[in-house]
Amino acid sequence: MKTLPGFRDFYPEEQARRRALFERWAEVARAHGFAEIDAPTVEPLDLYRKKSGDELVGQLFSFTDRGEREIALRPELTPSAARMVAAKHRELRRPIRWFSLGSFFRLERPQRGRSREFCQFNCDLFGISGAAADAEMVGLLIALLRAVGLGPQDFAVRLSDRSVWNQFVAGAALPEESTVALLQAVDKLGREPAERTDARLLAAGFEPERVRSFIDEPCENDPIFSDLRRELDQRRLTEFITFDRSVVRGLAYYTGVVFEAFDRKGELRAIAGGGRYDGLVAKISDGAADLPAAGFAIGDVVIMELIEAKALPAASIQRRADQLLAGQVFLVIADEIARPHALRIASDLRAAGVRTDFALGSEKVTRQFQAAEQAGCSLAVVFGAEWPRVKIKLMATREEIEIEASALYERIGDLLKIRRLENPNLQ
RNA sequence: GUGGCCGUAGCUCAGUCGGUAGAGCGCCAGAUUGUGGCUCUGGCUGUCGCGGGUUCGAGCCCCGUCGGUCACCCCA
Repeated sequence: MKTLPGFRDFYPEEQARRRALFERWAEVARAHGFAEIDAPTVEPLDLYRKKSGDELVGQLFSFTDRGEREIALRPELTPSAARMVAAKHRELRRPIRWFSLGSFFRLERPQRGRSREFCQFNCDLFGISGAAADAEMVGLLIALLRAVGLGPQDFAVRLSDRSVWNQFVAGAALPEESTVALLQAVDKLGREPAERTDARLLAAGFEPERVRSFIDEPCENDPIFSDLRRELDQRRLTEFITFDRSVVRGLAYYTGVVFEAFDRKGELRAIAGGGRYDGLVAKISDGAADLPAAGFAIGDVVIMELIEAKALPAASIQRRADQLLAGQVFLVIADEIARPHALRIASDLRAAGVRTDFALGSEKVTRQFQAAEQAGCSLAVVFGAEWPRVKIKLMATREEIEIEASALYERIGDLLKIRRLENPNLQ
């Protein structure tokens, strides 16, 4: 039996890296005033229909339950979060800043950077609009990426605003669908052959040349961006930002600023994406609540590729992952007579939160030291016929200290503490 | 849904002209009867994805099929 296509198993090493990544992200989000939420993994299909229309249903894992309800595995968090906000918007202190981490599902053909179940770290800010709020979200995204060891040479945030295109079409008397078609064509620029994009543009009533030169023209001084530019500049984020009119994001519900983070080498899919979606809460709640909102999501798949491609041995994420996997103390039972003593001490150490391991069956001493080594333990304690005396071995230096068992806890505590002081990243 | 590439040991892969299957890593044992990383010695592991065809003979050639992967499509 294998996993279903597009689903993944995570063995300890990789899972430790993911866990380290997620913990780091949560710390950064909390530092920005965001609180964690979660929502059901399974939702009514209508939650997604309402937001984006029927055409997305084909990409959802959906089914009908025994009560004839149409159900979908969630493809993203935003609609659920919008519902949560709408339901309690009168009692929630504003601005509402939420983050969450969870699994999402899309029924697509799996390929590089895309699987059918993936994790997303999602951040949303409700109840406030304007450049300050937009900059806060872009700033949080940048902080999250920097926190995993990426710098301005590794990634950039491409940023635009849908108003740019609303103004572009304002002069022409064109039907609503033309704007939608225009945005879709712009979104596909660089992903499809030029002739095809041109054909789309012509069909929608636009001259390809005009659209292209509009995109190519430098736009960081466009008055639309002036407030946002100032906010970002004050946050010292300019080096991470590229203003780029070709960024529109795929879906129709964005109403203002839109942005995506991508790797500088341009080898991977977008790392993260988001924007302002002021109409969504009203739409989800049928007008019961109407709050401005902006948010983004970072998937785990592309970012893990990027981290692993960088392969920085000193990266804080790898250090934390190693720490999550490593043991601390290994009890070597050199003589089975001493096993009951070792077991009692193991229980005490474990109760005190010390990561403690020992051989479950009779094993040669050599084998036990190998296990201690492989588990990454910094201390081994040898229990043998000389009980109640035991030997503590410092694995790093091979130094041995023989002491009375009664002094063991204190001594281990000291040794682990010393190690902590020497290297705060290990304990 | 469409197309390219790939399926050989637990893993990564080699396998020449078609002649009965190999390396490295890992694992196990020993050198070392109470001491780990290195070294050395020995050992285990195969439905060559599956089915059919060609052939005296197929891992290799042909057809089909399944799986993986990358790309297209789509991308919240």
